[in-house]
Amino acid sequence: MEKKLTIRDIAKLSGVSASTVSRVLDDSDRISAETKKSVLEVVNQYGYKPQAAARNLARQKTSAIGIIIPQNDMNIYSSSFFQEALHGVSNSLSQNGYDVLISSGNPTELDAIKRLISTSRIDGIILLRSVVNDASIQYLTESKFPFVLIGTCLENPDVYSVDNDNQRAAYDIAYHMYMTGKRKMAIIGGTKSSVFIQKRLEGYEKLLVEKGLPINQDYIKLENASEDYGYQSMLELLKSPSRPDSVLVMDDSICVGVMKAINESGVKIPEEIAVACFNESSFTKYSRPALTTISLNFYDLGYCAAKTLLSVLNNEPIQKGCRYVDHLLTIRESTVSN
Amino acid sequence: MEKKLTIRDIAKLSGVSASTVSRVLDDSDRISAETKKSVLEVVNQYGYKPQAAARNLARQKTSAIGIIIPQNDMNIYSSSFFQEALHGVSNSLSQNGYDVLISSGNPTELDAIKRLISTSRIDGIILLRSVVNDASIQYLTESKFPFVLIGTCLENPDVYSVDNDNQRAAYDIAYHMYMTGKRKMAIIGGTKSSVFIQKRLEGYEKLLVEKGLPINQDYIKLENASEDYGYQSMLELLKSPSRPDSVLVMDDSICVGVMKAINESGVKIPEEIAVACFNESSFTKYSRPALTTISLNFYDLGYCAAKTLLSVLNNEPIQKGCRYVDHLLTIRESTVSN
DNA sequence: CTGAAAGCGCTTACAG
DNA sequence: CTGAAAGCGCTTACAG
Repeated sequence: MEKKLTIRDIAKLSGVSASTVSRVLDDSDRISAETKKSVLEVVNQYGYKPQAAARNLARQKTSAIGIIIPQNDMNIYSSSFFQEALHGVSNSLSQNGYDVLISSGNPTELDAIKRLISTSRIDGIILLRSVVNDASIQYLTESKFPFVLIGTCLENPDVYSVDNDNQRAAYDIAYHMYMTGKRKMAIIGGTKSSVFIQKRLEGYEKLLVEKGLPINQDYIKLENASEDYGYQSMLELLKSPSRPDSVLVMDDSICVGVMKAINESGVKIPEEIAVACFNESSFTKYSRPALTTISLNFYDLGYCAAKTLLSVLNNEPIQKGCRYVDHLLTIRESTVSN
Repeated sequence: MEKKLTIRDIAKLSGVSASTVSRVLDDSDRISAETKKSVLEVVNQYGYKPQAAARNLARQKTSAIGIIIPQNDMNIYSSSFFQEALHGVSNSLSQNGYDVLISSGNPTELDAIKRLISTSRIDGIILLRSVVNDASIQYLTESKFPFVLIGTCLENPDVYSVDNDNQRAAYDIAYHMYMTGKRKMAIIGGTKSSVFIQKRLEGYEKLLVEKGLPINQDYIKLENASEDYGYQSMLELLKSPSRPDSVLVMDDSICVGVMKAINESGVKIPEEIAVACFNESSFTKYSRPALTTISLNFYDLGYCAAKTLLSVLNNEPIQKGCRYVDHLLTIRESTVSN
């Protein structure tokens, strides 16, 4: 590694002051075209780049935002969520000269957040998840630290957030089931402590109410998000005297268990029972029959959250509350016979 | 957000100089116990933490390391690899006051690396993957920038790296197949351009050679890592006049396709064909029959890579080359009938 | 449009 | 064991 050039070296080499070099790099308009040109030549020739730490110290900002790695044992998200959302965040932010700082939630997410903030490492935070009465959200809101949530905050509708319209998505899929003649819909997987599960439940119930169908608590299996829970719940439903004629599953991995139960029982899809689930994966595409899915674009979620956070950090006037990112309903054999 | 306290504020409050506060925080031994105690009291009372940017600038290091998000379209890794490895890296590093900076490989991994280095944002890098003749590795080696590879570098055995012993793992599983009486083993999934696939192929061939078995090129299906490729390849093998009696699959997701092909054909597992694969997942555990697997601990890989990088950054004398992290062979019904 | 100077908040030889 | 001073490499009022 050769010795790093400083802004003073560049100033000397181009025959101007450091202030001028700084202004050129900042693309200030108060610089003559000629000076700008000649300085940039030197800058490019030597490949000079300002040191981030010095710049950040002088500007009194970090130009970095923080993200806490979600604990996977909660099994709440599709496996690719984190990587894709992070990708979206990173792409959006790096275009604007921001860094993304990762931390594991150690011992809790809130501790990690406090650490990042107290050592002045970040200007803002993107939360990848939330629970009901989320401690991190409360802390960030009270301390007025800039953040954007991927998800929806029930307690405070003013929180900047980006989410899929989970209520709408569940409604859409239930509506589709209804249109294919199904009247006894079950819903399986995930726990009500997750906000997005609550929202989906609302969408599901909304359709039932609109169509004058009863809400049958036995059809609502929302205690756990494991594949095995999907298997066991479906088994129960299949044995029940009033077997449902359709089922909406909260995640593709849970649906693996659901499909196994149905296949073992010999019940026909979609004639006797229609199946649809959230989150596209190789399983949903290659399953026999192929599965009708709602796919969520995690990359977009991350990208949009980062854009929103940038607006907040730049004090741009933006609307409070939640922004929605589109979902996609893909209809396949598991709900429509051909 | 209240006004941040600086080291001078703390100095004033505790009646010492800023230098002394700095030394106390650094736990220098050249400080009297009393001074240390009284300063720490003030520090804790006010919750003072040094600002990272100022400290980094003064120390002339960034206390951050970089990681580039792998492009998932290569489908090279198990889906949880990135998140788990990152978790390991982050835990190991944050214990030592380091930050983890994430960047997407935009437009290429090498570009992202150069950007991070040229703006002096990081002290070192952890590479999450490599290909044969990896451009990033070449660049980092030539510029003598500290880095650790998760994986194995074929071209330069001196590169610091952390990996599973893929050769040994494949050998182990082939040995297990051999001991259960299998003599015609196939190997499916992944591409030879991946170093770890090459290593596994070596282990597989090593066992065959040791046991005096022929190496049949028709049994080696290493062109692609998709589930569908697994399905198609297995279909071919099943139709072949000399059908293999065992198959080793490079990933659990590829194995979904392999299992589908076998199940459709009605061939019996493990009596007629034994199946084993890399990477544990809900699929391998709940599949019927349950699958024998080699599981790799991605968290450990990340944790160990970070530890190694820290040693490099601290100029500790460490051995060049690759460190291995244990793998685990879990034997289930797909290779041993009960 | 440009420069000299002060400052961002730390650390660390140097001197005592 | 402790402090005053210089310095890390930038930015940005201020003055011209």
